[in-house]
Amino acid sequence: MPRGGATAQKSGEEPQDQIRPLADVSALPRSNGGRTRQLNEDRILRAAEAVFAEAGFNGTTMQAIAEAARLPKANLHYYFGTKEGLYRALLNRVLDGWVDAFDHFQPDREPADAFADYVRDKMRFTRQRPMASKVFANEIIHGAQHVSHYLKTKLRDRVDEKAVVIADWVKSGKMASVDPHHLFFSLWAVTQTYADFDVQVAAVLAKPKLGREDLDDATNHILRLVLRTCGLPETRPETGPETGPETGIEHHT
Amino acid sequence: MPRGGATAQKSGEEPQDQIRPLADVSALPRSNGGRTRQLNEDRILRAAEAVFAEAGFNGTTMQAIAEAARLPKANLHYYFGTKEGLYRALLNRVLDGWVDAFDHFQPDREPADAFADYVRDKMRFTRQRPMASKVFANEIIHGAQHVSHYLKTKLRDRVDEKAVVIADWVKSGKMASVDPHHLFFSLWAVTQTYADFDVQVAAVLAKPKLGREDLDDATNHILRLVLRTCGLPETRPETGPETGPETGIEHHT
DNA sequence: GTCTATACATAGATAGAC
DNA sequence: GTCTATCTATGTATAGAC
Repeated sequence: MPRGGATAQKSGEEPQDQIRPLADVSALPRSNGGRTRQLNEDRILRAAEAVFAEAGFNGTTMQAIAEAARLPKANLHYYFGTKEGLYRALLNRVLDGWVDAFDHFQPDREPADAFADYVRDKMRFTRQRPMASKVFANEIIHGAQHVSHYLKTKLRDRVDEKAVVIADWVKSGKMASVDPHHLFFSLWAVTQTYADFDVQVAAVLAKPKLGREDLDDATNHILRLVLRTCGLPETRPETGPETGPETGIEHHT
Repeated sequence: MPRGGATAQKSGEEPQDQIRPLADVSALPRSNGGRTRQLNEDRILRAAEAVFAEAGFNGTTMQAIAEAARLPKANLHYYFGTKEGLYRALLNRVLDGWVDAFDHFQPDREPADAFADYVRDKMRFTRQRPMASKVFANEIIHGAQHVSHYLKTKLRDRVDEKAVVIADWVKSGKMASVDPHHLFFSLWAVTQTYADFDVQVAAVLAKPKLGREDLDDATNHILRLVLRTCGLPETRPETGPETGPETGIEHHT
């Protein structure tokens, strides 16, 4: 992950990825080198992810996060200052893993493999961190007030860079003609919809909630969709070894 | 009611045989049969759609809606009772137009035409009512507290019904094998992403905001994606006869 | 470092004049 | 039917005891 140039922002913005230097406090009776701080911050961030995802920024109260983290409310203010500070720390954490998945698009790779790996990565994230996806989606829907700079710089640059790779694949006849930018929008949409709109998907599928099998079905469907869109040969489905390869339309309702 | 001796009227129902001295119509100078009510409710709902979309349910204040509608805050409570009442009225309004688009999937139609019409309908909605889409997306992301019943009944039934149509198309060899339910999820995702996540799309495309041309590009991309996924012949693009490529990556077929 | 008690602001809702 | 003034609840944030 290349660390971009330090975009000097005024208002109390702090780089989240280096909380290394500590040892600043004067009296630390039994200081364990900021270990409790590390643990508590992580505990708070995990609680915050769930609460912010469920209620949105304004719907979230510090009280609710405190209860989810089983810590007193004032503790959150001690560690993160303000509610917005906590929210930004959480967003930074989520965004960190967002751009890395692009690494699959290397010019010398087989397009089919690159797309398959990318989709599987995104769906893995959807399965493992659905709350994180919701926090991010909520932030974008409401205008991306806190991440617009990131979108216009780091994300855009990264997408443009990989759009060239895909355009080259098209030019060299390795895949069908597709608009690379809109292809990315589609990839994000079809994968993240299973995290962000999970209750809608579950409701339509008549399930109480989405299970592992549902997300495997979804992954296979998306792989087909992407490979066919790009005119690439379809690979084997994701499902386990015991169940035979299924290519037909199977849905359990 | 300025008339003296006002009997305590609890509910809206009142005995008919009771003589009521209501000849006094001072409070109704020129009653237009609820016409002003109709107008004001519509005015409030339009304002509410914009504010709820931007701030979410909890982030929205009745004050903000009142200012957007240029009406006193108490007026909203007079017409809709509570904030939640107003929100539900708004959601119902949005959902009304949501299910109708399914009508394009008729068994005797050509699949390619049905999908193309459906996609164009959804994208038209995305262009004309992006705020409505955001309100709905926000509601789903946060657990669909107010619409879960609708999702599990009306929407599910409608999707199941149309999934059969698509499954029949597959069986009769009219289109490639695709899971109908997941295909719908994908259709919703790729179309609504241009309304819900418009700021992200605009940021990546280096545009201040999404324009008509961007959405035309998106529509053409989605049409290609859907038709290829379903193994259907690609129809002509949406745009006019002579449109130049936008970013140089576009290819005409 | 931790947490109780509280200050201060703003929200939703309504009473009552017009 | 309309709107001003106000009540009450709740939220963020912090001061200060431990």
